[in-house]
Amino acid sequence: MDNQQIKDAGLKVTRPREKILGILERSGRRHLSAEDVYKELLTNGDDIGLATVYRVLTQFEGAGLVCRRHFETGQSVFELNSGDHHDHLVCVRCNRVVEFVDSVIEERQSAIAAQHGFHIEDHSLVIYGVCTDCAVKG
Amino acid sequence: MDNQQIKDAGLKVTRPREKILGILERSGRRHLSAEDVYKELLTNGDDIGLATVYRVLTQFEGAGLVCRRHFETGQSVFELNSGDHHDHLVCVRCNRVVEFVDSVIEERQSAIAAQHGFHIEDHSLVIYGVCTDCAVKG
DNA sequence: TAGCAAGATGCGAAAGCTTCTCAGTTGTCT
DNA sequence: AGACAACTGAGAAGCTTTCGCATCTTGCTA
Repeated sequence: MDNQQIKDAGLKVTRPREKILGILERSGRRHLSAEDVYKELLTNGDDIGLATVYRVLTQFEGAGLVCRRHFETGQSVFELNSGDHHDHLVCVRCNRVVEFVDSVIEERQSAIAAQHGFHIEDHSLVIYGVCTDCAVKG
Repeated sequence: MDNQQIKDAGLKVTRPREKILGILERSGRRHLSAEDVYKELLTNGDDIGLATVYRVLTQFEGAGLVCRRHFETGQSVFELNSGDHHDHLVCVRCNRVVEFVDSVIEERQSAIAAQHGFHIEDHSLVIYGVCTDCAVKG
């Protein structure tokens, strides 16, 4: 199960790695910052350093287990890699994140890159707005 | 001319502000980091502090004179606000930036936001890839 | 199952970008 | 010119993220 994913990544199965992966899997929110993960660990009584959280998340990223996103909040957020690419809608009030995929946009992006002689490696589309809940609250 | 833009922003016309605006206007590159602007000032013999550069750029941003972008490089880059919205293609090798606009993508974005009950405030689409020049260089 | 070497960890220090503080300076308005 | 608010420079400080290193674990081997 969990452990296998860690092994497959060529990493030793250690308590920090198991715990961190568990938090990412069980968290209600799909997008957590390193700080979020760290605080969750502390809450659970796990004595794991922040540096380790960063190290582990970076290794998981390298192994393709998680994706790192840079929204405009100043800190990176991490999410479990579901395998399928998707973009994000972020609420500027409550930071809620909604994922979406749109094939039309994907196609246009490829076309535009090709048009400018670029070989796409990655792309990031983030729409910032106010979600229904926050709009209602005024 | 320049000065008027600064006045219109409700700011006093000072040497740092004139110089910084001038650099943004005259720079060959459209996207400069605060550090880039600062170095340019030093080169020109202007004794302006980095803190001032950040302050001024932030004020210009607030006034709508410049736009701040957060690419995945870890630092913000600033560009003169041309008024019309556009997205970016960034070369991951040489950091070259190409701007583009695509109405199809714009439309799809609005549709997607509406579909999820979001009121769009802003959005950022960045395509990362390798540009022709860098691809040739291997 | 004991022992070992490579790999992980935790802590504090440090780096990199950006903002803040504050005393001194400058622009603007009269 | 004078007064006052706004602005600046320099360094300190804040934040997120990474590094260095002594210590501890994991996973393999005998």
